[in-house]
Formats: sequence, structure tokens, C-alpha cells
Amino acid sequence: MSLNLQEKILRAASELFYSQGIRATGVEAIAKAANTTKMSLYKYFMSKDDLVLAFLRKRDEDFRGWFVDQVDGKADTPKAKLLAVFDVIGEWMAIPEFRGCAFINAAAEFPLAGNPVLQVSAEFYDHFRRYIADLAEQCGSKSPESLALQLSLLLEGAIVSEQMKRHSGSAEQAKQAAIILIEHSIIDIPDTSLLTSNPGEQQ
Amino acid sequence: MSLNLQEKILRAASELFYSQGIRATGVEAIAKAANTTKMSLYKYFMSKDDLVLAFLRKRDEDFRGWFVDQVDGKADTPKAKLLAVFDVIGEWMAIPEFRGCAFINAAAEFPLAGNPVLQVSAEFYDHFRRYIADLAEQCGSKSPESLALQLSLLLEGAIVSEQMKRHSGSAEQAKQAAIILIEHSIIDIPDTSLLTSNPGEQQ
DNA sequence: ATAGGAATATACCGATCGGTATAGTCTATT
DNA sequence: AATAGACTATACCGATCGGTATATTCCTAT
Repeated sequence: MSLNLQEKILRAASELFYSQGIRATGVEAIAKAANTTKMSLYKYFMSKDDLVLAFLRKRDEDFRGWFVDQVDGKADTPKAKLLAVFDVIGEWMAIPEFRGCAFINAAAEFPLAGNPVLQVSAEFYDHFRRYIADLAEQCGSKSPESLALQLSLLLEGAIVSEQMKRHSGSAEQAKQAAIILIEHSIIDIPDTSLLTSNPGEQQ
Repeated sequence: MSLNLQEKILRAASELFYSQGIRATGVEAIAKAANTTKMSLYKYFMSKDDLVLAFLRKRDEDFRGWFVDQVDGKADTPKAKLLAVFDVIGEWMAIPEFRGCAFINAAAEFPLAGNPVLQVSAEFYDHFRRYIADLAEQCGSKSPESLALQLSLLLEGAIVSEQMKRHSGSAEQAKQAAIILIEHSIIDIPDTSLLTSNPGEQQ
């Protein structure tokens, strides 16, 4: 029935961190939202920074688990799953609580280079990209890593775009672009390499 | 020689806001960085919020101006410019001061729906997308708005990706994807519509 | 019944926040 | 030389920050 106190605190913190931002959320407000006090909060978490990392790590697990389940519930074949990814993101972006990606937001709030927050955020996207790359490989993509990175750029772009301006069709456009990129990565179309910007400084 | 005091304050604020984050930067630190005091700061700016908006609006102007100049310096034809966009972003992301997109970061720090910060950030990307859409139209793209949105998703994705993990080749991959999308948007390849995720629930 | 640990309530700490009040310094114009 | 206005220096305001000390209540296990 009632949750572990530690989990209650973590849940309250997670919701506030995500909805209001991390720096904008004080520990007093977290304790109040969890129906407890700062004393108990500091019994389970050494510091606010510790709580922030716990939030991000749990979010990493939860989101990826939820995400894979959603995709699996929508599609069976690898190629269909690769496209369903964009539908799942699109549905996520449509919920009113959507406030962008917790990891991108956290990275924006804690810019210092060696910060563990940045590290956890980078790991999340590594995991995410690995998931996409595996699907890409099962599709028969000729360079799964490249395709995975490109698709993840579309996804991240759609998320931050939707965060700044809601309902601008980012997810649909991302999916349309993904269709083209996926198809192009699977079946080769040899005569599209005639596009060069400045032939002299090609890298 | 020496700048307007108001501009000196705005410059100091801009650098600190961008490098450390907005909430993490106090007005006292801004005044100190501008070699002045809080009193003068509050003579020229009504509040910190006012200063934040001034920072974002100036950034909007400056960045877009700088960006267009860079692109124009790299390419002549619309199509070449469309690709040069990715080179410019790639070079920008390589400088050590790079800390992501000021507008995405600001949006992450001020999540409340009606916040003017969010509005200014959305306007920046509207302007940016318009610039891309104009180039796309001059290229003969069949749907310049769609292509522009797709390309901007790639760009925004590359920026946040590079912010979380430096030197992961985001800009190059974004450019490779852009080449395919641009080519596909200009010359039609009719037989790539055989890609459907779940035929029953197509939206 | 009672002891012990878990949780609460509350007050406090020093530091910093955004913002202001007041007095003094400097320089340019007359 | 005097005056005006821009700028500085500094102290202060109430509020809030992350974090702690202390004492009390509550529940459970023996």
C-alpha cells in the first residue's frame, strides 16, 4: 500500500525536479511534497546533489524500461519498431506534463564539465542510442551506428523543439525524416552522391 | 574605446549566463564581472528577469547575424548554403566555450508555460527555421517548410547531443543525414513509400 | 510494560539570494 | 569655483537556500 519513505521522497523530488527544474526546487519543498520533513530526507540522502543523481539514475532506468515496453507493444519487426520509436516519443510529447527531456534539462542546469549530472545524462543517451543501433542492425542497416546517431538526433531535436513550442508537429516531421533515412540506410541508392557544398574543403 | 556601461553589464551577464547558467549566476557576480556595482546594474535594468530577457534578445540578434555571415562566407548557392549550415554549427560546437544553445538552456531553466523566456526562445527558432526554409525554397524543395523543420531538428539534436558528450561526431552525422533529406526533398524518389510500421493504425 | 528505533516538529545555522537606501567620489559643463 | 549627474562603496533588507541540532512522538518487538 504505502511506499517506502525513501521512495516517497525520491518520487516527490523527481516530480518537482522535472516539472520546475532542479535549481528551482528546494529541499524543504521536496520534504513537504513527500509529507515528511527535511530530517528524514537527509537520513536517506546525503545531500541535495545525491538526491539529484538518484533522480536521474532512476529516471534512466524507468524511462528506458517504459520506452522499450511501449515500442514492443506497438510493433513486432525491427523495422517497425524503429518507426514506432517516433510514435512513442510523439505520444509522450503530447501529454500535458511534458517538459522536455530530464537529462537535457539537467545538463543545461549543471554545465560544469566534470559534473556527475552531465555524466549520467550522457550515459542515458549512450544506452538509448545502443537500443536504436541494435534495432538498426537487425533491420539490415549498412551502418547501424550512423543511422542510430542520426535518428537519435532527430528525436532529441524533436523533444527540445516541442519543449520550446508545443504542438508544432516535431514528432511527425522527425518520423518522416526517419523513414527516409532508414530506407536509405537499408537499400542503397547509389546516385545521390552528387551533392557537394564546397568541393575544395571537403572533409 | 571603452563601452557603454549598460553594454558592459549586458556583456558580462551574457557570458556568465551562458557559461554557468542563469539561475546559478547572481547579480552581484555580474556587477563584479562588469567592474561595476549592483547599483549601476539596477539603474539600467529593472530586475534580473529584465536582464535575462535583454541577454536572450541580444543573443538572438547577434547569433543569427553571425550565423548568416558565416554561411554566406562559406557558400554561394542555396543548396551549398543549406549544407554549410551544418559546417558552421560543427565549428561552433568545437570551440571550448561551447555550452549548448542558450535558448534551449534557458527554456530548461524556466519551464513555466507562459514565461517570456520560453517565448523569446521559441521566437529564435522560428526565425532560424524561416532562414532555413527560405534556403530550402530557393533550392527547389518540394516542401520547404517540412525540410526546414527536419533539418532544424537535426541541428538542435546535434547541439544538445554535443552538449552532453563532446566530440561524438554529431555535426558530421547531422550533415550526412541532411544530405540525404535535402536530396530526397528536391528530386523525388517514388518507390520508397513501402515502409509502414503498423498498417492498421497509420495516422 | 517497556525499551529502541523510526519518524516528526521546530528552531536554528551561516551563506547567499534579489533588491534598495544612503552617502560619497569623480568628472564635465557652465 | 560651483553645480549637476553619473558612478561607486557599502551597508542593509527580508527571504530563502542547503544542512543540522534537539527534543518529542509514535510504533513495534521483546
